[in-house]
Amino acid sequence: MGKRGYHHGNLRQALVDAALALIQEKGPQGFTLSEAAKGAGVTPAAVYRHFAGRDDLIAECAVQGFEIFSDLMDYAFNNGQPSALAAFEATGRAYLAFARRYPGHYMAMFESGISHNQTPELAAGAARANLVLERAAEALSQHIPKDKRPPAAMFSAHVWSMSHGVVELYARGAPGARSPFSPEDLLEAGIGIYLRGLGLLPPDC
Amino acid sequence: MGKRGYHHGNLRQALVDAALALIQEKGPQGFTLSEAAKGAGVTPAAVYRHFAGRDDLIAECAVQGFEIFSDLMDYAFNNGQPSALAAFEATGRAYLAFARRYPGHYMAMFESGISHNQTPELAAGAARANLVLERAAEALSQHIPKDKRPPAAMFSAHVWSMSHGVVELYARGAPGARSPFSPEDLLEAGIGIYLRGLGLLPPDC
DNA sequence: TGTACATCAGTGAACGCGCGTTCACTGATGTAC
DNA sequence: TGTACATCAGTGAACGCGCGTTCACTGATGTAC
Repeated sequence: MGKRGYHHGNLRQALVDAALALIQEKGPQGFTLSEAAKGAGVTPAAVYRHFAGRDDLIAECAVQGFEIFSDLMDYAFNNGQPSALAAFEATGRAYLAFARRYPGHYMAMFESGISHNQTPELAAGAARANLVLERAAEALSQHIPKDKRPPAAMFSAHVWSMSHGVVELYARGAPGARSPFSPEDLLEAGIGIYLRGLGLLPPDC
Repeated sequence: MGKRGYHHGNLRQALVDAALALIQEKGPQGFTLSEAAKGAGVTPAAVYRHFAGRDDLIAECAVQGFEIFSDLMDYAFNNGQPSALAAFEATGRAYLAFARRYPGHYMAMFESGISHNQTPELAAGAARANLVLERAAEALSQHIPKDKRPPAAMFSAHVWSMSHGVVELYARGAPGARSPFSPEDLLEAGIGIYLRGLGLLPPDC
């Protein structure tokens, strides 16, 4: 794992980085094991010293994506404390920020067509991300009267869905022109209306 | 366009159908012009009598998808009249029903990586779908006091985003197991909460 | 400090494959007379 | 009704390509003595 003493330095990570750059540039469909190898300055065969194959390389990209993603979400949530509402809204903004700042990771995670059960590590990464979001929802739902409180899992699924939908439909290349609003404004307004519907924001104003 | 008198009958549509079946079965990544040709019982070269190439064939799948989609949405909306609210909710349900019933079309439209500007016909189809959704939102927004009424375009973008997100995250193969709720319930509840936030549903109950 | 040796990351050539696309063709169909 | 001809949808062979993957190898690095 050290950075010296290897022929290359740290080829494993260099390959992941090259793959991410490729995915970001050409989409997950345009990604090629051979081209990733070339991007890392190495022969395609060298990839097999570090990964079982093409899918395994993509999976590692997604794993690292879920790690960053969960950390960002967790940080945003904790940083918004002690107001559960502020924490939750920060989480929503962090989602979009992640998709913008780490498009390669995002595509590897959600658009590469890879199953989240491809690897135990990937399944664990996806599960952790899920947990972080549900925890945020859980904390917020404490402020809803018990009898009209939806399950936290449903609640987080709604916000995740809207966030993902905004990213896919309005924060990507060409179709982005389809809306006169920025994805950020769109998502913030949408989550605001949703939270009002839950009674977590005052109905007026 | 007739069904007789041709060597094949109507190869153009047969190719579209074969492509849709392939996309549905193997995902948009697994789709191949050659395999679509084989599926239609024809040599790959024959495809070029009817399409400019691979992308053009996918584009036609998406065009037909947008047609069905817009018709379904339009029908659902009109059928829910005169209650704008019922009409709108029917539209939401129709979205999910479309994704379920026409997975090949849906993937061609949203997951194939094709630009909606690939063809004038495709751009027109996507624009029409957009219009249908905005019209539904517009009708519903009449019931919101003018000063707190969000633009209909934003409003429809929110619902479209949540719908799309639910489909992508919870109505697909493996990740579908990630939620204990059915996509239908998830979406219906989500839209309900959202509409409550807009003041279109009573805050209690 | 110097030599012999083991390790193993990366090489380079080769593989079989299926892809999208082209081209000259053929042969069934429809039309003119 | 019958013959000659034009049309053009689909054929079949071929192309160049880049893919993922394999394999025996090589040569730089680290270690033992």
